[in-house]
Amino acid sequence: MTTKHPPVLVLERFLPYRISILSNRISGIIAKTYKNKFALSVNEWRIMAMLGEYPGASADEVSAKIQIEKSIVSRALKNLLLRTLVERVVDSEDRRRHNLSLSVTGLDIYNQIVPVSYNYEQQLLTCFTEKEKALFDTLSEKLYRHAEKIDVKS
Amino acid sequence: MTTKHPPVLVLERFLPYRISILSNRISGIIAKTYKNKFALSVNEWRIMAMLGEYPGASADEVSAKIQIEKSIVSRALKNLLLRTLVERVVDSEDRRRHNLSLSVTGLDIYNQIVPVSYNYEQQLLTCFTEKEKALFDTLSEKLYRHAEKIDVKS
DNA sequence: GTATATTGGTTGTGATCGCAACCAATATAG
DNA sequence: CTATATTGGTTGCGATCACAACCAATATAC
Repeated sequence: MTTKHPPVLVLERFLPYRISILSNRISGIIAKTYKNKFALSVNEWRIMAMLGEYPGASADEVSAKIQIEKSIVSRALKNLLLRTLVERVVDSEDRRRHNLSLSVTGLDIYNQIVPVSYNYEQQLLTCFTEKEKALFDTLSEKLYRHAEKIDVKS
Repeated sequence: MTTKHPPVLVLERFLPYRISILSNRISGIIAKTYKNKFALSVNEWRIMAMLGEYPGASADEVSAKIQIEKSIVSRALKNLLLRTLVERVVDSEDRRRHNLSLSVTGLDIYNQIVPVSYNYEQQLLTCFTEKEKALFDTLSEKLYRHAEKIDVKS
């Protein structure tokens, strides 16, 4: 790694790169907790979190909301059902549809994870003042919404 | 998806989740461009970007800096070498080490991608005022550095 | 010197991903 | 009604990932 060129693109300053690394760092850390203490992958946990928030959701709704490919959701659900963390009933009006919800055990685990997650979030935010927290929240949400609409003109 | 419970954890407000989705959105969009126009995966592009910035880096340095598992770097390099986008020479002082750099073709592609990337970044940032851009830059960098040090006390 | 540890890099392998093909139930067109 | 399209969900399969085992070159211990 010789001395640095007159650089054309500085990776670390490049927004998509920085966000990606940031995301990996942040998710990577809690992912371990989910895995070690509850034997859940991030995807599995997110599905549970979604069902904690929206009981009765369908697999498709889960997939759309938390942005996980439906095949992945399908396979993750297979596990969660096997472990009876999640329950599913065929919808009475539309027999294609399965209504999903946390089981009693699932809810129990959910209730254990939520405070751990919040606690972790707090730890992350200790680098900010109260004002900065609010600012970051606003700005990241703005970008979050903007990125949803954007489409590359390539 | 019935009416919403008194929710215990609101996913979309949860920092790790939001950052993760944001990252997927942002990376997903340019990833397509890299792939369609240059037949490069994000990892391959990042390696090239790293080498554009730090010619002469070793595979290990690349791996450490851009946070990609060394086996993945190794296999990605195999491709890039095959396509002669990257060159590698055995270090004269330490024959274990390979010094990597962009080839002429690699540099050419690099020079094509860089403006596209910057342009995309600009598009992303159009949702911010100048002041907000600066703020977001500062705050995200702060968090970026903080997340590096943090370790879950799980 | 030889024995052991470390470092740079590759490879084997099981798990996960992501796309497309598919099946069954429902909705729409005629 | 039948024919076709759409929707909710699963499955097949090649590509990619992540971890560990490994090899070769160098550094360290003795």
